[in-house]
Amino acid sequence: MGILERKLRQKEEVRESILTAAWQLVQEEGWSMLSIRKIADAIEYSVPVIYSHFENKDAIMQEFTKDGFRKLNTTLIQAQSSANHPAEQLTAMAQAYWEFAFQNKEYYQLMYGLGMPTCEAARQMPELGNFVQLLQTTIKDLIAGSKAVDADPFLKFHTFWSLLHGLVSINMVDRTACPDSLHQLVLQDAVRGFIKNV
Amino acid sequence: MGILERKLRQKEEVRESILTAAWQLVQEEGWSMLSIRKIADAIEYSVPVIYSHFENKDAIMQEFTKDGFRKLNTTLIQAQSSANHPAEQLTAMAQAYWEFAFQNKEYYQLMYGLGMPTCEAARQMPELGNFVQLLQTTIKDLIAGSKAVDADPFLKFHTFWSLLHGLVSINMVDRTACPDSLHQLVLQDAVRGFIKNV
DNA sequence: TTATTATTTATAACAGTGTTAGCAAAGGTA
DNA sequence: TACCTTTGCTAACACTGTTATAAATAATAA
Repeated sequence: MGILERKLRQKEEVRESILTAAWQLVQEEGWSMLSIRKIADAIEYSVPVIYSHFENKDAIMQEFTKDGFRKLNTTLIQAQSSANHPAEQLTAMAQAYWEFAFQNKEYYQLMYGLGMPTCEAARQMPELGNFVQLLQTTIKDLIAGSKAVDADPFLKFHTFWSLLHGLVSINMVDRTACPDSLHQLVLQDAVRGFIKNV
Repeated sequence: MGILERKLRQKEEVRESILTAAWQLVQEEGWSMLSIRKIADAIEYSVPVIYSHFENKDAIMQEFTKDGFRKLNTTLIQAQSSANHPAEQLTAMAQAYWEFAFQNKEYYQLMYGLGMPTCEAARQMPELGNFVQLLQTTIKDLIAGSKAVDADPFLKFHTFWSLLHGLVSINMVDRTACPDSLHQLVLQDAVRGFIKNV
């Protein structure tokens, strides 16, 4: 009796159509505009059908988060195998990570929970400008009193800010059995490395 | 005629009460649970009154974003003035930045648009574990072939990931008249610095 | 003080959202 | 053909941000 198999196959097809419809809607209108009703309309089924495939909306989005990490991992492995020495491997992987993020913005936004609503708003905010200038001038001073006097302050500032923001936001997302004391060490190590490098 | 003055004063009071009520609700239930109706209930006014003070919900949240940056700037200036040499200043500021983020989570979450819904979900995701391991082993190789053989791979990994994630997310939030070529330089410079430091 | 005008405030609606209970229709089995 | 199980839809619930409209209040003029 292939009936059960056919049913499973059909169910899988609907599940797949939910995901492809959702992904299309996300690409057209972004994550914030994705809704269960829109997916239901797209797949020409009623709303509750979706809930027989996914526990809730979050479960659908988690599926894409997994997809995103899978894709990223593949890209990173590829980059890794393109070099032999660890230093080159790491450089290639950093490049790959960067490219992935911007070639798959929808994935990356979801993976790291970037809301993106502040994007337009942040530009015209004097408080942000102050913050930039504040750090930048200090870095200028640092450069002036160092060997590498020709270093670009704006560039170094961005590195520094990224380092800080990265440390913080990673720690917020990934609280994986890692004591606070170690995060303190990470911060100190990173900052010391940055300064030594200037 | 002090009537106009009194009216302005009363209007300001209502405006202030909206913000304090909103802030209390955020601290109790988080940003995702904040709603206009809840604020209206708290201040014992009807919903449209809120819209006579703020254009929309986003405007209320922007007010807190500004507050957040103001607070951060104050903290950073204080940290800066606690030292004389740039290197020490920067170290103190990094520390202050870190402390601010975690002592004012609500602010930082809003300022950087961290959705925080992935927080619990991310922990039990094998894809994330793979990603961690992948980078970590490469860093282990890097350490093994370097002078500082006693360096902590887990620590270095976190530094590296933070650097990458920071670069990406900062660039996503802050697209301030900065050509892509410069971001490439930032990335290269940061990674080179990290490797040299290992 | 009363009538008129301007301001302030609330009710109720619109168009959405995620989620689910209850019922009708179709599919498979005896 | 009669029964039962599975499937799928309608409609509702409890929310959300936002706004048009109407009522109540306060300030001004007669």
